[in-house]
Amino acid sequence: MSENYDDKKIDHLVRNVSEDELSDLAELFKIFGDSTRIKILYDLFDGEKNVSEICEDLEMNQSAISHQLKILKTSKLIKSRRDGKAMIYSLADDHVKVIIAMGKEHVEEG
Amino acid sequence: MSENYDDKKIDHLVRNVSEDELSDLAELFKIFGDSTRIKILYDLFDGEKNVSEICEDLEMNQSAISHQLKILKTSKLIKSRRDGKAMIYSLADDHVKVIIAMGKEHVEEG
DNA sequence: TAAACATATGATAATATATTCATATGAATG
DNA sequence: CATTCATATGAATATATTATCATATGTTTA
Repeated sequence: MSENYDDKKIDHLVRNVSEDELSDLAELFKIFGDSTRIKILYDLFDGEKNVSEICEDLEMNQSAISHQLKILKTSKLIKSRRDGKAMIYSLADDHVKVIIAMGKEHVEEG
Repeated sequence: MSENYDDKKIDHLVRNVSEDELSDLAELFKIFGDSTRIKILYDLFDGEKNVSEICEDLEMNQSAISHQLKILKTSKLIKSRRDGKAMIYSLADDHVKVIIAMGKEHVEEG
């Protein structure tokens, strides 16, 4: 993470958002809006992990995890690299942490 | 908005999130993950509006809007007050702006 | 190169969700 | 107090989504 977010920056960011951008935003948030996916993302806060590790951490079967990994990757929230037989996944950027942190604050204060 | 979000604060916020909290977070993000709802939220960035105004802005029928307003209110993202026959809605807190701003940044950079 | 291992994928079934339509509630007004 | 206006709500339908099962793909190793 490399940036600060203050009132001024926030206000600038939310000015003049087009209808298309709002739809894109909805699509992005939909990705976070599933507990399996958000658990995967949070699992990757520790650093990169392969599919088997994620399955163990979440106690879910491999197919379900792979399906969700694909959705996360298509959304560019995670990236992957191959290491022998294994595929290793990691967070694609720091926005994931920021977005989840904001959400957490809202949930805590509600 | 009254706070700054820097790396340190973000890291603190995302430490030790329980499974239940992650599920709550998923539920919260699910609310943002629908284009009608996010358009309503963005519409309210201008300030408070009644149901009819929101219907006009979004060019959608009243029942659909009311159903979504109820979901947004249950999630504590908006609040309402009565003014005569009209119900007037507004954003419940500033996290909404911050969350949407973060999402927008991600979408723009993708 | 056949077998074993790790992951991905397609089809299916179960569940959740959004919008519409019809109608109910609640407030203002003639 | 009957009517109109504004909003809410319930039921139904249409669509989307998730997990599971079976199987395919790709990589290593005996």
